Amino acid sequence: MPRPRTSETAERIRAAALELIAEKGVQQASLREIAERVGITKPALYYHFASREELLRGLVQPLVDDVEELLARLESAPSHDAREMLGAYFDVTYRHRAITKMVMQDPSVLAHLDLAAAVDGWRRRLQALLFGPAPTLAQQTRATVAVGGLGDCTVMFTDAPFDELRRATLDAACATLGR
Amino acid sequence: MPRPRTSETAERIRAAALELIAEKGVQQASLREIAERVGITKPALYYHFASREELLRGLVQPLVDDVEELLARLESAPSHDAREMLGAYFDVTYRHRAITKMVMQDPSVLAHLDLAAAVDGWRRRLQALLFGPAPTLAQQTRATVAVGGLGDCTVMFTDAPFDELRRATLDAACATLGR
DNA sequence: GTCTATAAGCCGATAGAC
DNA sequence: GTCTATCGGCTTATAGAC
Repeated sequence: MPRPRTSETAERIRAAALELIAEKGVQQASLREIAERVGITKPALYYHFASREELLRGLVQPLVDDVEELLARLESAPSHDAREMLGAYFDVTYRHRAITKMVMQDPSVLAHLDLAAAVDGWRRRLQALLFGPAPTLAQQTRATVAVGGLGDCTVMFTDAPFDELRRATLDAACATLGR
Repeated sequence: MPRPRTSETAERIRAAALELIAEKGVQQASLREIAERVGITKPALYYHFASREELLRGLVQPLVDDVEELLARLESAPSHDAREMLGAYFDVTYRHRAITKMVMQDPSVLAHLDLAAAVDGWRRRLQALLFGPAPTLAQQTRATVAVGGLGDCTVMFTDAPFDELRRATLDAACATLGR
């Protein structure tokens, strides 16, 4: 058996943190409560994570990496249609929907992790992919409603089957764009 | 001069709290900093507000009251079309956009004020007004994207002229609904 | 109405034993 | 890897003088 890249305890800490954050919000999820849920003491957390910030960053990073990769891919091949692009974006947010939910329920966590500018950039880059580099206000609102609503649906309808939710969400988002 | 219903200092405290919340988020705006901005000490706040929770509740209540009144009015006269209803909802959120922004940037404040159920009810009642009492998933996603996006636009495009923003936002929301 | 002083508690983080 | 014990700092909130 190969040595694990990430320790099992660290994984359990991440899982407990995500659980607690989903229940109470980021700011309300203290290291004390996370440790309690894992069944260890608070100082033991510090053996696995240098700080609370590092723990949070580790949670958010997979989503950040996947969105950045997706946007880079779409920008390098600018021939895609809107439904295809929004579908790929939906898939990424759905795959990381626990983190998506956390970020949407408290966007201020992004500022604390110095990610606010990056995420603001996502919105701008998606707008550019949909409507070009200088969208009108009418186009900006359409993009905002479509992309924001896509995230809302990912987080809100957790009981719906994936395929059905994906189709319904993309239908709504594409209707918003007038496509 | 009649005795004021609300003291001037209490108003200045509310204004300073909203300012600070807009800058740093709800949880990060402490009573110490609010008092500092008003130019008084922290215990002096407690002469005007019994607790931090009462101060926050006072900030949110005008939005809550206006939305409840709007929904009751729409439900008592169910003959309105979608654009008219969404327009009225846009006007309310825009009039209270400072508080709307606060709630959207940290929805967890609603849970702390026991308002989460009420706001969840708003979504359900708006869906019922738009699509009847038992909407399909496709209709639920359309309503979610339209209503959520409307709030996003209220908060995001603060520099746009009201009339232009209102028209663009309602165009986008109505396109989402397929109307 | 506002002040000084302080209580009581939670937070993130660290020291050092085992 | 996990523990006990603790530090410094922040929070909401109160007591009591002026």
